[in-house]
Amino acid sequence: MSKQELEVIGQDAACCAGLSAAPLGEDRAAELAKVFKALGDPVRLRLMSMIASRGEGGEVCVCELTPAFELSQPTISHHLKLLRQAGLIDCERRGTWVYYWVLPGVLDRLAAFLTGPQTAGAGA
Amino acid sequence: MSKQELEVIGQDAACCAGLSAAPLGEDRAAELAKVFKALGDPVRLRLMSMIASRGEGGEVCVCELTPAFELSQPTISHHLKLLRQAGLIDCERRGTWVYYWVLPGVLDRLAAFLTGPQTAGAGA
DNA sequence: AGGTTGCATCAACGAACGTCAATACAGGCC
DNA sequence: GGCCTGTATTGACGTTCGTTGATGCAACCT
Repeated sequence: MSKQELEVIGQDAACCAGLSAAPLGEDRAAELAKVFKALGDPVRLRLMSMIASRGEGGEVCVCELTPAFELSQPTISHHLKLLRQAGLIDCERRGTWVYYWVLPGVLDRLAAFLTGPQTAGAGA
Repeated sequence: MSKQELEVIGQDAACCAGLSAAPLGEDRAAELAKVFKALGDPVRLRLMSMIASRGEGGEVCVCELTPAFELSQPTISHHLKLLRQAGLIDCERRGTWVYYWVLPGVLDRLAAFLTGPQTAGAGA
């Protein structure tokens, strides 16, 4: 249940050029576009926000997410799947319920891509 | 030719909560989703990259952008229009040619939205 | 004026997307 | 076992999106 994400944002710092660094090749543009497209829907953006609001290591049960929208349960499940396939979140089933969390560092790497070579503190 | 962008990312720091700060309201989610959706296409992402690569205050002529893709000229024009409507870029006609540039600060504000209240150095 | 070049707009098409009702699957409880 | 709850998947529908050829508009050049 957690083996189909992209891992686009997770490249090493060396190859992670950034939007403004150089004219972005076709392949990398296609991969990154999937991530932005995943965030390009109001419902998915709110889902991301609700999950991310739990902070590092925080989780949210689907049973808390679904009632926050005036949408059917399959629709929410579909959006969560897209966010997962974009490599933004992951999930785990625990008993009856399924919990989602934001993959660590993804948002920071995305932000770093937008701002260019800002040499963020978290060196690896 | 430059009067229909959004201005979604340009809110004051006070009301610019960030993705992880709190569960994002419906309206703001809808506005921000438009920006991410604009970036959620490989062609538009490459266009943004090509324009942003010119740096602060840099411009690119459409006549340089179009031949970089194996797409018709109307298609490129269409994508540029979407980027402009998303409040990411602007343009100006000078003589025969039209020049595009990235609206200053937009990428930084978008990045700040993703990383949360990181108190970036450029306080205003 | 007429002709040419650069870019935007229009109208139309197929493909992808967001949504739902119905159904299937997983786990707890009796 | 059988039933119930929580979540994912399927199949179908209408809408939006990406693309194109045709056309329109603006600016230069004789």
